[in-house]
Amino acid sequence: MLIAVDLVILTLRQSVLRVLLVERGEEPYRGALALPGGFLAHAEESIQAAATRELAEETGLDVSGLHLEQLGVYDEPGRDPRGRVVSVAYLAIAPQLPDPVAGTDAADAAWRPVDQFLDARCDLAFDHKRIVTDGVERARSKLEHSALATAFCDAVFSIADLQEVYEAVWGMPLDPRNFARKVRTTEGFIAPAGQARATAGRPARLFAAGPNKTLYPPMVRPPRPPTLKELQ
Amino acid sequence: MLIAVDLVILTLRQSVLRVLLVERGEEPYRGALALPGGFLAHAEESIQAAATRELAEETGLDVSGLHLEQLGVYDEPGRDPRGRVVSVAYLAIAPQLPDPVAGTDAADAAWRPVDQFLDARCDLAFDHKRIVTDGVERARSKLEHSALATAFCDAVFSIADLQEVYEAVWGMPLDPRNFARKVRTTEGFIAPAGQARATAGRPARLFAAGPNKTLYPPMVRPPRPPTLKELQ
DNA sequence: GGAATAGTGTCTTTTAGACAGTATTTG
DNA sequence: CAAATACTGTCTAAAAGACACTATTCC
Repeated sequence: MLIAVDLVILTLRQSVLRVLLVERGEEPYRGALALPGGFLAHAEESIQAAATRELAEETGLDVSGLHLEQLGVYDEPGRDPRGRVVSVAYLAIAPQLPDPVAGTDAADAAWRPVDQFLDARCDLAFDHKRIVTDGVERARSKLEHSALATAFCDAVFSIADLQEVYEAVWGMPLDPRNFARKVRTTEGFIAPAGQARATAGRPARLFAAGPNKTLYPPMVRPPRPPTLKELQ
Repeated sequence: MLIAVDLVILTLRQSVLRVLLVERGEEPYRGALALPGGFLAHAEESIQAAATRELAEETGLDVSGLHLEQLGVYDEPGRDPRGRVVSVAYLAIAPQLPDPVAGTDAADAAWRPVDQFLDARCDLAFDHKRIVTDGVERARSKLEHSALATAFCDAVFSIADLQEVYEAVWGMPLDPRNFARKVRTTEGFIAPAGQARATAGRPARLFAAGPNKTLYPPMVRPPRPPTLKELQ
């Protein structure tokens, strides 16, 4: 019985929610896109340890600050043509990483917009499309009642940065004024962090993640796109 | 590498949230309370199939209508003194079952109030206390934005029945008038189902589970007990 | 001053919380 | 009628949605 670990690593690049995918260099599914991951390194390795190890290998970063949580087990018969493989999927959230994914052991790794996989446009190896879908839905849901959105941001961020996260993950535009009021009045969500930075226009005030991990009242996601007049 | 399935089967009995536990007849943890479950029946059995099979064996019921969802993987090193056992936990929700749990293959099976395990009063075999805690927290959370509460009820139920579910799972009293208004105005949550039944007092109107699985707006759980004047 | 971005304020609608009263059944 | 249970209504407070305006920086 083989046990594998698959990683759904989500990040924001150019205001678009993206997932890290690698091009498979071997059969089965040679040339197809797949989630990074691999088998347990040895029989005694814990699954969580394997997930952390793979995450470090794939992102080439210090992984201690990254959000990593278990997504679920996937073992539908026939999901792997090589035989019975039980895969444990993990969801990782990363702030914007340096452009080249350094230190990757997979040949071609790239950040792909998740939209391509939520509808039927592109397919992935194995059942990885379903795993990506589940991972995105988990992220969407957790943005409602947890402070997960701050895991997409750097240590300090502006309210506009945070709104970008919500808009990209939920896939809908939000009103900046109501959004700012909401996050500022949700206790323990964000905490002031120093002064403004320098850009064109008024400098934004910066914040850091607050002490609370669960939000009350929650950020309620509208069931449908609120108004279909996006940017004019 | 051994793979096991553990079941957190929750139900309501005497207005108390309970979990099905068995007394272990063998080492390790002989005599201790544990979750029902077991190893895969054969190498080709899928984990989901094993969970369904165990659920049928333990409850002795037609399992087709019961809610069953994956909870997570537990494989902390040392969780099982026999060696490396990877356990996949499932959460099952059952309406009130016939009093004796018929057809059970475990020696002594009983419905225990979950309160005993959420604080430090009683312990369980292996890491089953953590699994129960995670299962209850999953149920509490899903009651907020999904129609899971109807899975605790029979096919038809009164609003008071539904309120009993929320009070037992969340562990806090709710106002009957506001609760009724809330569930009646949440579209697709419950649908009228025929007429009243016979008891002492005015007969209650009956409902069935509505078409919607996700609730909007959600049932928001107060962060703390709302008023500490329970029943006088 | 003008462009660009950040932030605050106000009005309205919706939803939640607190509470008192009315309705329908059984005995 | 009394007791028991089910249901409806009203007032208030909180939160969300929909807007228009002011503020600070760079050029």
